[in-house]
Amino acid sequence: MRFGEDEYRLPFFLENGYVRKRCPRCGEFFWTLNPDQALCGESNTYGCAEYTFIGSPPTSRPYTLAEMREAFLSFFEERGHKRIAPYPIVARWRDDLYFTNASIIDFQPYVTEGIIPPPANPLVISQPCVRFPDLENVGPTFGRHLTIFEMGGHHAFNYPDREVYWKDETVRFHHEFVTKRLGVKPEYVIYKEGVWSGGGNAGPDVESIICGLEVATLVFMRYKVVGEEFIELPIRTVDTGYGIERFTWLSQGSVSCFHAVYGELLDKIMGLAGVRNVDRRLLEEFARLSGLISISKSVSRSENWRKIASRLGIDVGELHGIIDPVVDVFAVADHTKCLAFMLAEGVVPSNVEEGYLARLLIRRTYRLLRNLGIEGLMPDIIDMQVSWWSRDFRHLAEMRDEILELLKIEIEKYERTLQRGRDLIKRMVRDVRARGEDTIPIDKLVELYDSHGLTPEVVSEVASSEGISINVPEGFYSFVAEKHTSSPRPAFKMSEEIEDLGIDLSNIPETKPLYYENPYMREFTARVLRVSGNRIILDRTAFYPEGGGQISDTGFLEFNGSKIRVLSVRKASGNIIVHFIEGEPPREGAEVRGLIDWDRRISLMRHHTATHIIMGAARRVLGEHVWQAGAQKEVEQSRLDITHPKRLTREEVNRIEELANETIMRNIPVEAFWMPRDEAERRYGFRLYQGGAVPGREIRVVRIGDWDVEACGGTHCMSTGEIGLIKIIRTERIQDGVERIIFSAGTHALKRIQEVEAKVMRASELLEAQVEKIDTALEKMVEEWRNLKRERDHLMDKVASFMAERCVASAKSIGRLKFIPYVSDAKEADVDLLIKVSNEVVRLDPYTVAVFIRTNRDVRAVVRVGSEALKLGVNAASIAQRIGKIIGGGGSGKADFAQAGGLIVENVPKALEEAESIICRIALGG
RNA sequence: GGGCCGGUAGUUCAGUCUGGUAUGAACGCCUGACUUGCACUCAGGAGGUCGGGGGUUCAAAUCCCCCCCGGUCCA
Repeated sequence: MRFGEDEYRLPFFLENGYVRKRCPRCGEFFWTLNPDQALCGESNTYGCAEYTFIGSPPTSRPYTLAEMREAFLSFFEERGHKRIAPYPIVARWRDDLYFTNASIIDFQPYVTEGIIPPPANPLVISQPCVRFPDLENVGPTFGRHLTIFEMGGHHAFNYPDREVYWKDETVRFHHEFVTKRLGVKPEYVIYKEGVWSGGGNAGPDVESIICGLEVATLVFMRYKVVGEEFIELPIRTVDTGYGIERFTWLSQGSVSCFHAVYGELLDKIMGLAGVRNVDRRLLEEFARLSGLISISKSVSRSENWRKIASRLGIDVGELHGIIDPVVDVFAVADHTKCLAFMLAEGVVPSNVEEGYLARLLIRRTYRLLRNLGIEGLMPDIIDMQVSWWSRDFRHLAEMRDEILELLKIEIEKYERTLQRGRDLIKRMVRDVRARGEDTIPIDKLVELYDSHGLTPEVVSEVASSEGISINVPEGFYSFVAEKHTSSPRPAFKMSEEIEDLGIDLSNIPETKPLYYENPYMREFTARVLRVSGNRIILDRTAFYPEGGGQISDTGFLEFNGSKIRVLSVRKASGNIIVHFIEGEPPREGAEVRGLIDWDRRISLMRHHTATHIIMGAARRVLGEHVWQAGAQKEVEQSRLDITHPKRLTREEVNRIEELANETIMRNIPVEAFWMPRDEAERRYGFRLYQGGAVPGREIRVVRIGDWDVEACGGTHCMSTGEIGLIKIIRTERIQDGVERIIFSAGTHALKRIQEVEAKVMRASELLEAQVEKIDTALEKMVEEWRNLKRERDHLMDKVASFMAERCVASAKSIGRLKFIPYVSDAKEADVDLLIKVSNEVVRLDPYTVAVFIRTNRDVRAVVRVGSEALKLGVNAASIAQRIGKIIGGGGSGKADFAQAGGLIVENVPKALEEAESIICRIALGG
């Protein structure tokens, strides 16, 4: 997709004498003041330019990151933009993204779709963003790519009836900022044409390149992408992204962006890693060319490394030796900052979703630090990041202890994984060597990575210490990726999936929800607006439809003396509520009387309010990293899933239960009210979004005094005392990092306690012990049972040796062999005993062949051959096979020991005769 | 949400493909010997619902199905 020249032919370019050119190397169009400019001027993998600002910044003075952020914000503030505080980096108000990866994310989709007005228009913001797709490039590109960075955005939302500003003004603002405020010469600024698309939207964009570095992207969001088609949006959004870090780097002209952003913090990490005395001139030379180094589909990274090495007149291996540790430190600086921010917002490392990305980053950083020999220092480095960044981001300091605790737990988990892995590799290497091979095959390497989390680097390290070398194939990770069939994340949904309920909704107004006006309403009257089969729409209802983890109400509708059952109630699009009924429906236009099943409903209300109370209690007991990861409210019990890195202990559960019940006893009023989204966010913070994304301009806030506030559409008790009692039943670990609390509230909680009590009393009766003593009584009983079992085993050993002696004495001599046939029934001996006896028999006389048969409803035979008899050629397995056939079953085993079985009990004598004749043939014939 | 690996003694595992005695291995534990004592070494011993439930079979740790739990990669 490409837009025509018209889209970019702005008055600004024409008035100021810009010329439009096409870059012969990358093929892109660009606008420049310099008619001699041949290439597009962007330092990229195609090599269209080199960085020219290293050592000679184009700005009038150097800026720190904080200064650059402030310069950006105040510049636009002075030009009529309202400054907005940054949003969290965890995008909990969206369900299609884990992290805020651009400033516009803060306003999608509610503002850009026109559902709610923007907090200001135009506005300016510096938004910390997290991006993982560029992970591989973070470090090698000297800071052009970062996992965490600040995106400066000035945004304008243009409505059909209100134009703020569009392309030309946007480019003018940018130009004024870089030339007037920062002092960059206009001829240094190149504007490249581009197409931006993402998150279902698209539009043309203009990229600003200064001295080889792309510093800003000015996007004109104008289309909605539906399949292959671009559909014009009613609201056109100016979506700009200024790389605050890149601008800072540009202004300092430092060796890398990391030097500019982290300053002395980078020096400290370099010091810890022992990376000193790096040839500064070489580093600068490399930096100028570092635009070539990024993972790209078209050009291989190793090829560009060779190019750089030859330009610098140095061997590639030597260059790697110098640059690699520096690049590792760069990546560490970036990753540890990103982690500090993620953990500060309560991302609990786990094996799924955003928690997995935190885990990925921790493990990657751990390996980088291991390369540098300082993996033990990760907590110290993160602590340094916390102090460094809390100057601008206060919440980091407040969360310091929790950040370090989450980190510690996760590092311990990884170290256990690595230890397990090392043992596994050692065994595998031994296996490989035993087979006389000299390397671990690729499918094993894939398995080690895919199933055990061991990178080929780790495998290679361990294997070489065991004396086996590993060749890691070039495209290892893509090989692994191919094994996985990827399923894309579902496209963005505006709210909970609203399905077609099979009823015509045309000309039906919103249903008036009486359950919000008065959650205690048990009966109501309403008019029937539409009937379709077993589905009915009323003009108003007190039936709560399924939603927000609360199941639907049930009850009855009464009319004209008849009464029909309401089985479930669901929401259709347009806030229309549909009742599913059983029985003959009323006619349209009729007046009906609704009756709510009140026992069910009050129980659901108690459980719902209880969920919020437990949430507040869990946060107080476990920490601020606790977020709701899901919830389901039902009639008898409910569950709440929370993020937490460890299993809950009995003490923690008890403490949560105590706090929850204290909150009930305090009888705190529960308020529910509607409030504009932005005001609610301002007043209560993003803690509101415990239940995930909540749609709409106004959101419903449920507040329990100072205990808990959440955006919630459920029905609640009026005050906490109405719940009466909360009993936590048990906890489960549903994923790494997510604990499920299953609890019961109100009368059902009491019933639950009574049930458990009844079980205890029953156990007490069975044990004939007082309730207070059932545990010790049971312990004693188990102990006794163990002793009895042991005694029995010893007795059986004695019985076995006694029987063995008798057997040997009664053996039939056949040549040099002795044959001992023996038949018993199940009462006399079981198979285990026969095996014991047979072992004892051949120990006493190695010339013995024992054939022991136990009969019951079926037949089991044991054939045991002594060591001397074995030498003479007797084979237990073949005898067992013959016996098995005769008794209608089968048999097999080893030469000295075999078993057989079958169902034909009458054939046992015949089987013994056969066994004897086989032995005879060997003894006499041989 | 999907793929893969695993669950056997207190711990780490072998045995599973190819059904037939768990005389399982190492470490740890207990007792004894050696020693001034400890460690080491030696001798002996205790320790198992083979994750759970179904099925197939004369016979299941082993084969099949379902479930639970842990690990891991990806989204």
